[in-house]
Amino acid sequence: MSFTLATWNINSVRLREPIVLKLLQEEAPDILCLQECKSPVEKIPFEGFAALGYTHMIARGQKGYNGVAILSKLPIRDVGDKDFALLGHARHVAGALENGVVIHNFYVPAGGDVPDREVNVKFGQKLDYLTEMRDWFRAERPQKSILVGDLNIAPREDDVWSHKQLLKVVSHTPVEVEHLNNAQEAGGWTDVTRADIPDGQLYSWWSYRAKDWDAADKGRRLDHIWASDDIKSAAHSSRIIRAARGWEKPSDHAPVFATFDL
DNA sequence: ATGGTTGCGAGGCAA
Repeated sequence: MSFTLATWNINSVRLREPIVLKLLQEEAPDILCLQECKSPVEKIPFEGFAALGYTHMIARGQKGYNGVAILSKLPIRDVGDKDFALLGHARHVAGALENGVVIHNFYVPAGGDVPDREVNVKFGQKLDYLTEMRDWFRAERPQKSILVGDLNIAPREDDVWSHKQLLKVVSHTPVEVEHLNNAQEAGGWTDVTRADIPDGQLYSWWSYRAKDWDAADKGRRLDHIWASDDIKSAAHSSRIIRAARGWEKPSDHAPVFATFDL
């Protein structure tokens, strides 16, 4: 069987229902993982998605902040969530397809502005969150698993518009990259996007604050698709739908896609 | 070094 998977930080699923529907109609992924839904689960506009064939939804929500959801054309079973670093936030949910493949949808904490846990509690929480992910993967050793989401870190030099200028900017500091790499290695995860597209600058997020995001192109690759070692060779056709960043009332993130033949 | 924009929800906080 083959299925296409997408991940998108939507920055309010209710405000952006129209562009979610546009993506579902134009690109028709089998599964769409959303982050930053900013909505209680019962207020997610599920009916609109269901009308396009996405009749399965697994979600965790809270009022105003965070929130993750998995929309699927394929039957998918809720297999729970983890509250890493005990933040009490809706930042993770997992679902299992009928073929046994588990999909983890993550929204890693952004970490605030100052990359120093002594003066910025949020930065410490981000590092702790990543450390607890590492410990969990070390204990569980994920198999037949896919991890997607807004990990809020651009790990490679070519994942940001200027490595040098972002070394002290939260999302690209060496300590964050080390924590992310440790989590990735502990789970034996392969970065599917970079396995498919190994060369060149690659971004999935552009700030709202830039005057002309497209021309300035000061992006970062914060959104990721990983596969466990046993299914890494099944992944192909990775792509980022950059055009979605320019749609009406856009999210500041663009959706990331991959296809799996399993 | 600062400010730049957006969403939620009604003043800041978070991103």
